[in-house]
Amino acid sequence: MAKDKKTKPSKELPLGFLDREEKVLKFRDLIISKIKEIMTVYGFQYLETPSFEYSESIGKFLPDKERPDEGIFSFKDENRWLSLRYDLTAPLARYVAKNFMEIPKPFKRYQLGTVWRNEKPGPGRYREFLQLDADFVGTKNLMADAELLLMATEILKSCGLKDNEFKIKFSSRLFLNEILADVKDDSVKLKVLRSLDKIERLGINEVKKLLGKGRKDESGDFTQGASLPDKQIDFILKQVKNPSFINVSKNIKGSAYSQINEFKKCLELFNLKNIEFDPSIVRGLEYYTGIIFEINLNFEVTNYDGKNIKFGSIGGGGRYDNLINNFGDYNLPATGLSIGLDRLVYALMQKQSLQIKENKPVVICVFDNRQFKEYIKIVKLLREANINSEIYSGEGKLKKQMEYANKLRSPAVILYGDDEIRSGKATLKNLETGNESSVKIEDLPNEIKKII
RNA sequence: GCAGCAGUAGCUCAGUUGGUUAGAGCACUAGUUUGUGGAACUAGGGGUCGGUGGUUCGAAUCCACCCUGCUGUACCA
Repeated sequence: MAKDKKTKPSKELPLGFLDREEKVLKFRDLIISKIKEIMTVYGFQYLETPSFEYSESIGKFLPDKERPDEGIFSFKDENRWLSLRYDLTAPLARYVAKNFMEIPKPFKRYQLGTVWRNEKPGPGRYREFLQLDADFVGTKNLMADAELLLMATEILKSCGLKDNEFKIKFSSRLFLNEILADVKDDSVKLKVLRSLDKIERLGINEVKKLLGKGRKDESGDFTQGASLPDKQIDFILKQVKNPSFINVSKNIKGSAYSQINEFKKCLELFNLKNIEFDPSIVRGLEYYTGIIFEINLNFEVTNYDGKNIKFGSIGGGGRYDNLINNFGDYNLPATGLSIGLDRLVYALMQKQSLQIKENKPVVICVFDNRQFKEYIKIVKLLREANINSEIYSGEGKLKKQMEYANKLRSPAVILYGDDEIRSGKATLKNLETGNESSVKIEDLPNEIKKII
């Protein structure tokens, strides 16, 4: 043990990383098991790809920079840059390109995996988190996009949510392009798209400022706006906030109009409810090409201090018809859905929409190491009866052992000391009520089952 | 990145206009109870007061710089 405190290693976690404990993990496991069932029923193949990929395979981050770590975690291995994946879609594209000849097309696969982002974390957002990804590769049919949403609905319902507790919104990249046809400058166009993406969080008035001269945030910091003329701002916001406008506008009766209508028909065929057209959703700017969507929860979520937090979406996705072509001329249009499982778990735990059993072990107390044979006999008997149980594994006295069991939230302890051994009956103590009873060893399983 | 706020015990925090040896609650350890947890009581351990430098007889307290965190914002495939 080093005495110099400066040599002690830090016990702090890196910014944006988290220890996940049993309560959360059990909840997450339950949700995952439901997801897996649904995926299988829908005919998706299970896939796992590695955490690391060559940097150039999964992003636009070229490793000729000093370090390609803008937003992602990377390091140089021998001569090539490797990066931790930041989503599961980019590795899918790589996988499909690599295995193009072998896989069936359309290719439907789902994947559960941790992804990493090297960015500033926010409330409820971390730099390491678990994602679910389900994709159709090799079809332009919008029935696929609609089926993804049906599946998302089924997942949320299997997690105990009711229809009115979540909402799915969709739009089309084409629609936004048509609205912004008059914005010729690409960098301004990007700025406008980013601003529109913030309507949900900041509200329409603040976004109006972002489209115009700019806006001050809560801390007083100023953000430069897109500097559009008022007339143009009004036009854009009107289009975005009044979806019915799409049905009467002459200006935007183009491909976006027919695409959205076609998609609506698909949704109707699946009889999907609580899904609505919302042109203000934008999603990632880089690779989406058509229909895009977003899943939002409709109930309040609080942080550790009990304050409401703006939870944002728990998932989304859309069509990315060109992504796989980056690897060659594959002509594989695709569409996918991603759900942030940690965030879903966090919200659902507050909602308590699913019940988790505790299942802590019954503790067999150790009076005398020479009697271990007896304790082993008991623990075997209990475990065979499928009762979670353990022999106290420390060195403390009985008081210590009781404190241990109590802290563990064990349902009961078994006392089998000299007195009990003489009579051949163990003392079973219910830790919730404090009641003790004298039980023959062979009856312990049945008596314990009455307690737990 | 930019901006605002904040760093005192494992955790949550108090600490007067700068003044002895820096406090509380919870948690921890031991005991009251050598075979009995939760409650109570008693005692105990635990601090470079984020760091460095400065002002001062004297700094947790004032000043400068740095570091870290929180919140907002920007970026986000």
